[in-house]
Amino acid sequence: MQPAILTAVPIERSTRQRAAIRDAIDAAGRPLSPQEVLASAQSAVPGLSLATVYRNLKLLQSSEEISVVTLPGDSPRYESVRHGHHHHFQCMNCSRVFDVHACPGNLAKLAPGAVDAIALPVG
Amino acid sequence: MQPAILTAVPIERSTRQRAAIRDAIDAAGRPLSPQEVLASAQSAVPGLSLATVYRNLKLLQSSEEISVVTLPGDSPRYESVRHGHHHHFQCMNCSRVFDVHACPGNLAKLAPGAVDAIALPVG
DNA sequence: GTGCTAATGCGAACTCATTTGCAATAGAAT
DNA sequence: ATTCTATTGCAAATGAGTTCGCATTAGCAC
Repeated sequence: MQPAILTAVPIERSTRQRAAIRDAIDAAGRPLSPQEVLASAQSAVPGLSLATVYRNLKLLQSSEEISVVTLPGDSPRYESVRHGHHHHFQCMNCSRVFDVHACPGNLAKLAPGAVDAIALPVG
Repeated sequence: MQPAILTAVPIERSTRQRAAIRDAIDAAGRPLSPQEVLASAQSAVPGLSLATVYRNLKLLQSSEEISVVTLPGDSPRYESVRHGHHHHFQCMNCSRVFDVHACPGNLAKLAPGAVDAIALPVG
């Protein structure tokens, strides 16, 4: 049972809602939760509903425009793939998540021996 | 609104259930989910219920015998504080979580400037 | 403009982890 | 053994996050 995303799937139509959602995520300097996406995109499209946000988060993932960031403790967040390669840093005091444009040291060498083990730094 | 745990709180009575739960966690070489604790402890106490596991996870945290490990993607896991200082390593292929008895490099220097930012390596 | 159907908004429904009420059970001090 | 009450098992309740059904709206090709 694998995710069915092998290639980027084109989106059929362009809508104000989708544009607003995409813009909100592109403009953010950090991964956003669905609620945050809703709040942000609603300034462009007041009537926007949460269901539409969820539907579009899925579509935008399929079309490879955004990616999921899973952080310890909270639910999935979303960021633009246009932000390029980076890592995330979560402050244990304030819980905020920052983009970090540098690579941490070689965590992979701490791997328990398996060749196929891949390091998963925060985010 | 802070967690009310300032000092270790003694547990009132000792029960077969609590012992089984504590033993399951102590014996594991990795953090366990409540379900895993249940499954493991049920071999010692067949009738053990999930509610009791949850209640005891709370008590054992209050008495500072176990600690919570929050990993990206899944719900909290629990480990014995007796396992001492270590880090966790999650394989992106198999999702399993390993204890790592070495410290990763200085992630703190990647911090966004704040003096009070504390690095949160996986787990 | 017309027609087809993707996309939307709404609310209900669902999932999953965790919590709680309550009556019954069982530590442990006497 | 008796008593007091912490602890338990069960089932129902909660809560957050996410999905779904359905009628309506609105892209876009013609």
